[in-house]
Order: sequence, then C-alpha cells, then structure tokens
Amino acid sequence: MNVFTIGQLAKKCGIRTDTIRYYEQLDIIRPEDRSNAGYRLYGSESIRTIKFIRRAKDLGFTLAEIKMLLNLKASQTATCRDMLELTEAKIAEAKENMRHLDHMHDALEKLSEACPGGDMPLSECPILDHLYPET
Amino acid sequence: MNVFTIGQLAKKCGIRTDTIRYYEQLDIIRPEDRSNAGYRLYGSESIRTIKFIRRAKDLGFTLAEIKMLLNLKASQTATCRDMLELTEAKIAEAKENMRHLDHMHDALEKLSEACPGGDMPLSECPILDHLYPET
DNA sequence: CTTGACCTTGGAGTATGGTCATAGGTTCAT
DNA sequence: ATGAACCTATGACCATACTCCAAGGTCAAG
Repeated sequence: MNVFTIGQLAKKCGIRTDTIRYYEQLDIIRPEDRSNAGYRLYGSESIRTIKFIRRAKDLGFTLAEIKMLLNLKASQTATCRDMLELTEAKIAEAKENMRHLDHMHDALEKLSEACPGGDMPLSECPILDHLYPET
Repeated sequence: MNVFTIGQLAKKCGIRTDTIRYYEQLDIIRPEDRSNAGYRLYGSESIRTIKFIRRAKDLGFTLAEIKMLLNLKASQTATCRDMLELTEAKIAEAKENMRHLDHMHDALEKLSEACPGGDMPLSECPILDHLYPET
C-alpha cells in the first residue's frame, strides 16, 4: 500500500483533507500523481512532507516560511548557512515575542497585586484606576 | 474647546478615525452627541475611554474583553473581585503563551546549536534532518 | 443497481483588528 | 462662492490558517 488518496493521507497525518488542499493551493505540497478519475494520489514522501509542515509549524514557522524551507530543501545550491539563518531569525522573533509577553505579564501581576479583590466597589479598584484614571 | 469631531479625537489619541468608527461598530465606544449635520461629537470622557482601550490592548486584552471591562466599569454592582478575576485570567493566558513560546525557543536553539552553518550542503544539515528525517 | 462513502472544483465563511474605497454632504478660509 | 479639508454611511478588503458548502463525479459492497 504505497499509494493513497487524499482522505487516506489526511488520516495518516491527523489533519483534514481540506487542509491538504489548502496547502496545495499555497503551493506547499503537490499530489505525486492523479488517478484516471482525477483523484489526487500520494505516496510516503507526501506523509514526510506533511509531517515536516506540522513540525515546522510547531516551531513557529508560518506557511509562507515553510514554503521557503521546502524550496531550500529542493534547491541544489542551498547550504547549512541558509537553514541556520532562517532558524536564527525565528529564534530572534521568539525572543522578541517573549519580551513583549513578559512586559504584559509583569504589568498585569503588579496590577493584580495592588488589587484587594473582594466586594469593594470598582470605583476603588486600583486596576481600573490605572487603566482608566480619575480626571 | 471641550467638544471634538471624530478627526480631532483621533488626532488627540493617535489613532485613525476609521478605528474609532470600528470600535463604535463593536459597541465599545459611542459619540457623546451628534451635530445638526450628523457629525459625531466627543468630549474629554471619550479621550479617556480611547486611552483606556489602548492601555488594555497593550496588556493583551482583546476588544471583546475590553468591551466587557467597560461594561463592568459602567455597572453599579461590579466589585474589585470581578476586575481581579479578569486580570488573573489574562495573567494565566500570558503564562501559557510564554510556556508555549519558550518550548519553541528551546527547540530552535537546540537545532541552531547542532548546525555548523557554513557552506555544507543542506543534505547534511541537522536542522533539516530533524524536521525532515531521512527514511 | 443502488446506496453510501469517498472524491472533484470553486467559492464563501470564520476570527481578529483594522484599513480603504465610494459617493456624497458640511464647514471654513479666502 | 469656491476649493480644501473635513464629515457621513456602507461595504469591501488585508493577513493567517483554515473550514465549510454546493453540485456533481467515482467506487466498492450488497
């Protein structure tokens, strides 16, 4: 069994057929062949490609970036440096996002520590007062 | 000068008129009055509301949540506890997002450390091999 | 030979937070 | 009184990553 329809590929990979067709639309993956009736036909290489897409997505790569990664992989001239550069760019992006989240988190923690909670009316709530100061 | 048009309010707050109308569409803010010609008219309370929206957004609240915060504020019966609960939920959300980002970051760092970079062909790249393993 | 489960294409809808376009009315300075 | 700069409403469009729908063709089992 080394040739599957889109439904079988989807099941093997734990995604939906719609998603595979969507990836095809973005030119990220192509069926390896078509049946006489026009059905998309895939082999084990397609499973690997889908799994690659999922792993890369888990690492934070967008589908546009994943398309670039697959183009790199297909290229004869690409080097480790290219791959490393994209990886480092993604690391920088993750760091930046973490900094941002960390600022938000700190600010929220400070507000929550300042707030006594309980049945005090909102008019005396330090959180609200910080966000919506009097005067 | 205590009554402004939408353009003046937008300028004072550093956002676009379209954005204010969009907030109005979401029922987050309403003009305080209308001129004879139908122009939206705002006062200083609207400036405070817009600034509140911006601050809350910076803390990671969505517009839907901001709408709830403003409803809380307008309510006679809301207490500090309500505000604190929403704040703590947002803190939990930020923590969760940070955990997620941190996993991604760690995985990317490990990959980038394993990769020598340079002119090695991609076929030997440990990053690619991890994402798209042979066999 | 029919039924149900699959497949095809194309296009529309989802969520989020805006942004832009159209066609027209208003206000203000010169 | 006329042109620039503003305002109105409505609806379409942007990115991202799907998800769903309609109308129809295909395939295997009973």
